[in-house]
Amino acid sequence: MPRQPQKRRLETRAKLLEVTAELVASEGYSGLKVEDVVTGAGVAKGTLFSHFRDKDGLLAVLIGAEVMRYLDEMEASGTPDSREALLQRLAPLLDYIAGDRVIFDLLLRYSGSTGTETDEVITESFYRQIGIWAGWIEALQKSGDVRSDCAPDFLAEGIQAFLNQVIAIWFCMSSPNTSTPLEALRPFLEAWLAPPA
Amino acid sequence: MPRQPQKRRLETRAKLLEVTAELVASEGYSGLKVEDVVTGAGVAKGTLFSHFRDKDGLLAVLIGAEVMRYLDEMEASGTPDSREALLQRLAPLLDYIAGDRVIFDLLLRYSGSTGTETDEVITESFYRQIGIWAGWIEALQKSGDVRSDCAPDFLAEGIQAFLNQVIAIWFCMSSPNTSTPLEALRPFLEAWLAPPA
DNA sequence: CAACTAAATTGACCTTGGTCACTTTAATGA
DNA sequence: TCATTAAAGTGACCAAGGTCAATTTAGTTG
Repeated sequence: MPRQPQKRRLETRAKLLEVTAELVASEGYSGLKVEDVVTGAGVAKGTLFSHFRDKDGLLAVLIGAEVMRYLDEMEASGTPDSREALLQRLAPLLDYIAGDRVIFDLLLRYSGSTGTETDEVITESFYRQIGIWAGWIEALQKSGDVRSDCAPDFLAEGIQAFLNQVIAIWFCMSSPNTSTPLEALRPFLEAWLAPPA
Repeated sequence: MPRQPQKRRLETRAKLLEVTAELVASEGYSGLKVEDVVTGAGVAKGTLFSHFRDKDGLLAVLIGAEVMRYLDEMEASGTPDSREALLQRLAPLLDYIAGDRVIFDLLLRYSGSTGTETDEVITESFYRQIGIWAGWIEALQKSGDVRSDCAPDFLAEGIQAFLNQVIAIWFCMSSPNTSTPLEALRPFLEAWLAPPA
């Protein structure tokens, strides 16, 4: 039977995450090297991989935490009072995800996972996100701003789908393009959420 | 001024693709190694990378061609006469993409790209796919089976979004799960395409 | 405290995708 | 025909993520 993790282990893990966060802040996600992380943290490479399944697993913890912060923000701002207000609430998270391919790819891979890893914050964040949106939708259904022929959770999943779609397209248009992802998202949300005329 | 590619080059390219296809057929996409491809084709590693930008670029040619075959099939089967029939037309392609994570990831990365590479079949396939679906939708709008308040192209893009969504979720549920991607897609298509009651 | 055991860490080593200065091959022209 | 030149191909080499048998550290027990 496994014992509790020792204090040293927790410290090492924290140090690894701290150094990673610093490097990401200065170099961005794409330039991050495992070598630099372990050097900065003063541990051997093997140690990192005993704490995290792989490089993505390490990043998933950071990105999951960041997404959680955006969700806190969403919850704090209360229920939107219109479809347009709902769209605006998505903007910060959308910008964050659209800001770096690495973030998008990682979220797409981990999101909705059944969470085999106990500590996957990122999995938790996925369900929380759907839950928050579903809550908003439920309120908007009552006020008649959103169609009532579908369950809130289902409509929330649809939002997720459109969000991923516009970001994927966004990345494919390499050059600084006309519209932002948020603008691209608006017509989809309208068509998806608006009640029948 | 660049000359025409020589016969030898075309043969080398064809041989590389042929060997890759064989290896993929026997080992699957995930197990494919560049080393094995060049060994099998009897060329040096550098040659492969002078023909294809990277490993993904090589796979993109094969996968693009395969997707094209599915699109041929779709077009050959004619315009569906109901939303349910439309859903059924998507099944083969859906199964193909859901069959291997590598395919899905690659399509998601290349799809919708503005096609900087001239020979990206996969980019072409993306637009063709949307076009085919838009054609179907237009016909179904006329018969009243699909909502008419949105442009066919727009609705087709939405289908793409839902298709990606259900496949992403499908991959996250590692264990052989209850419903197929097609079943998961049905409610989304219904809610997206059905005309107002 | 010394012996014992499991947790934690180490770093040499491996794998594999990708690069590039250099060699070989084939088309062109005097 | 032979020199010239660009295309095609080569393979030693690199980068960077990931592995694992061996080693150190910390908690436990007699």
